[in-house]
Amino acid sequence: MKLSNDLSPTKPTVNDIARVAGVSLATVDRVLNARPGVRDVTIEKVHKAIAELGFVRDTAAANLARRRQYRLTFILPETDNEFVQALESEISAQFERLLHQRTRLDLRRVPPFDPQAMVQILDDLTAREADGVAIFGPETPSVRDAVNRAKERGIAVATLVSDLPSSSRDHFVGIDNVAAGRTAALLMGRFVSSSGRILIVTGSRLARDHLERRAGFDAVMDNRFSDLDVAATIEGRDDPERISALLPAVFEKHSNIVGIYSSAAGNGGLIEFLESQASARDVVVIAHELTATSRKALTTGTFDALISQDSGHIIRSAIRVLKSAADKLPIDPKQERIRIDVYLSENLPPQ
Amino acid sequence: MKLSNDLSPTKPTVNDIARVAGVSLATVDRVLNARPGVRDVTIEKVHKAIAELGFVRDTAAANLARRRQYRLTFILPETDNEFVQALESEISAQFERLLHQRTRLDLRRVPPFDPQAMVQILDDLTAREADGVAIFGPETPSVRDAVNRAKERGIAVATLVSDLPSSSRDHFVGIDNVAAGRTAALLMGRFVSSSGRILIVTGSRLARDHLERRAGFDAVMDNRFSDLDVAATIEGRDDPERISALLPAVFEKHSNIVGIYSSAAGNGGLIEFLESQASARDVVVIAHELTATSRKALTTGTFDALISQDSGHIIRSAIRVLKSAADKLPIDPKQERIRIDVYLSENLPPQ
DNA sequence: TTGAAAGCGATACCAG
DNA sequence: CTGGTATCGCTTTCAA
Repeated sequence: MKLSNDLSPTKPTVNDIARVAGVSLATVDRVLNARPGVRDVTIEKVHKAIAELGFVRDTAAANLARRRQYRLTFILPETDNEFVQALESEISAQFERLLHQRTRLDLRRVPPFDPQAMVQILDDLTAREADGVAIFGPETPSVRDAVNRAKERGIAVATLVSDLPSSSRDHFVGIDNVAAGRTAALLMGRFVSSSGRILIVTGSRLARDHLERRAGFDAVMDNRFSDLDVAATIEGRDDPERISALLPAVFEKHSNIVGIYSSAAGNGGLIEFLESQASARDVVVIAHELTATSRKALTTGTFDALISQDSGHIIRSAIRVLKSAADKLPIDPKQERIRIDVYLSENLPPQ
Repeated sequence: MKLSNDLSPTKPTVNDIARVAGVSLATVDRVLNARPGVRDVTIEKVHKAIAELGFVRDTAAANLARRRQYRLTFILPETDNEFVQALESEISAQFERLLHQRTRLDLRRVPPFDPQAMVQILDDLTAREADGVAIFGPETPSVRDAVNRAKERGIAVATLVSDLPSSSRDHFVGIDNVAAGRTAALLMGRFVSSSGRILIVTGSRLARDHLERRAGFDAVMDNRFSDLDVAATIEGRDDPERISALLPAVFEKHSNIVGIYSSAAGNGGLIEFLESQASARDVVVIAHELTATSRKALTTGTFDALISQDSGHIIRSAIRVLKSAADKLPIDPKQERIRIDVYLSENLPPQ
C-alpha cells in the first residue's frame, strides 16, 4: 500500500499536459476526448505527456464545463406490492438529492407482468431524453429485443431485481436468486425440527427471479434435507387475496406441513392465513423482502426468517452503474454487489 | 412524489441571485458563506433572492473554485487480524480512486489495545493536516478525552467498529453489537438440536464491541433457550495461538459442549482445534466477520454461521461521513447504516 | 490541424 | 461594506 503523505502533491492538469507536450489546451482536449482532426504524431505527443505526468482528468471540472446532465429513467411494475413501493420511495428519496448533482430521475410505471407495455416505453425512449434506463420486468424475448434496441440507440440499460442475461444490458442490479433460494432452503432445513412436508408459494412463471429462487430451494432440499418433502406449490402471482384463498385447501389436503417458503410477494395473504390457523403455529416460515408487513410477522414470530435485498442499495447502485455506463467508466464491483440479506427477529435494522 | 420531467429546468446560479438581489457576485458569496462585513439589509435581500429562486449551491463547482482537499486519517490497530487487514485493504482500494476526487487518505497504525498510542496520534493531529479522523480502538477515558480535544481543534471524528458513545465523536460507523450478539444467540439456539453447554470465546475486556456482543448473546440465551447453558468463557485476546492452547482444557472439563460462540477475532486457533478434534464434529459454531479463514470454515462445515459487517461499506461510509461532517452537511442515514450480515454457506458473496 | 479565448458555477483577492 | 475580476480544471466555439 502506498498511502502517501505529501501535503501538496499538486495533481497534473490539462495545462501541464499542454505545456509538456508543447501543444494547446484545445488539442489536449481533442486527444483526451478522442475527437477527430488531430495528427497521429500530435496524438502521440499528448499521450506521452499524459503518461509521463500520470494525468487523470477531474471529472467534476469536466462535468461543470460540459454542463453535463444525467437523465435516468426507472421503469417499474405498477403494483401495490410493498417491495416495489420501497423501490419507488428510494427513487424519490434520491430525486431531491440528485437534482443538485446534475442528475434527473424519471419514474415510469407499467402494468405488472405485461411485456408489451415495457417494450412500448423502452422503444419510445430516445437517447436525448435518457442517458440510462433501469427496468424491473418480465423476461421475454420481446423485452430482451427492446433492451437491445435501446442499447443500440446509445442508452445504458440496467436490469433491476430480475435479470435479462440474454440481452445486452450493461449491468444487473440484484441478488443471485438461485443462491437466495438455496439460503432459504438451508435455513428451512436447520430450523424445522421434525420431518414433514414443505409448501412453496411462488409468484409468476414469467419472473426469472421467482423461478431461480425455486430452483435453488429445491436443489438444496433434495440434496441435503431428504426427510423434508416439497409437496405442494401455490402460484400466488404476488396477490395476497389469491394466496389466502388458496391456502386452506392445501392445508386440508396435506396434514403434516412443517414449513412454508414464500418465494415471491403477497406475504399479507400468507400471514392472514397463518395467524387465523391455530394448527399452523409451529410451521417454519421463510419469506422474501423486508417490508413493514414481513417485519411485523418476523417480530411476532409468524415468520422465522427473511431473505432480502436492500432496496436503498439497489436504487443507489442502479444510479451509479448507469452513470458509469453512460460515461463508459468502470464501476467498483464490490460496492455494487447486492447482498443476500438474512433477517431474523434480532438483526432487524432500527425503525 | 414529484418526479418532474422538464427537459431543461436550468438551476439558478450565484449570478441569478446577484441579478435578482441587485448586488455583486462577491456579496452573494459573502452571504452564502456567512462571511462578515455585509449589512443586514443586504443579507436580507440576498436571502430573499435565494429563497425565491430555490438556489442550492453546486458543491462540485464550489470545491473546484475553493481547491478543496479533503484529508482524512484512519487510525487502526497494528495487527494481523484478518478483519483489520480487510479494513486496511479497503482503505488502500479507495486511496487511488479518491486521489482523483480531491481526497487524500492517510493510514496510521497503533499497537492494539494500547490507549496511550492512540491518544498520542490523536493529540498530534492538527486541523491543518486532517479534516477528519476515523479511529478503531479501545474505549478508555483517555481516548475519549483525546477525541474531544481533536473535535475542539476542528477535526471531524468517526469511531469505527467499536464505539465511544461518551465522546463527542460525530458518528459511529459499525453495527449494533448488542443486536449482533443477540442474533448469534438466536441462530445458536435454533441450530443446536440437543441441550448442553455453550462455550464463548471473547476478545478483550477493553473492547466495547466484544463486551456488547457478549451481553446480547447472554440475554437471548437466558430468556429464550433455557436448555442451553453458557458454561465457559475463554478470553482469547484475538490471538489464534492462545485460543488453540486454551481450548483443550475447556473441552476436558466440560463433556457436553454443543455450541461455541466466537465473538471476537482469532478464529484460526478455534478452527485448528475443531478440525483436529473428532469429538467436536457436531458442535454448532458461530463466529464473527467474513474473512478468508472464516469463509473456508463455513464452506467446509466447521462453522455454521457468521455474523459480519461489510468492511468495504464501513470504509466507504466513514469517508462519506467524515466529509459531510467536515462540511457540516447532513448524511443519508439509510446509506450509512451498517447491516448486521448473517452468512451461511449458501449466501456467501462470490470469490 | 491547431490555437486563442470565452465560459461552466463558485470563490477570493484587491480596490474603493 | 461592496464590487470588479482572476481563477479552479476542463470544454467548446471560432478563427486561423
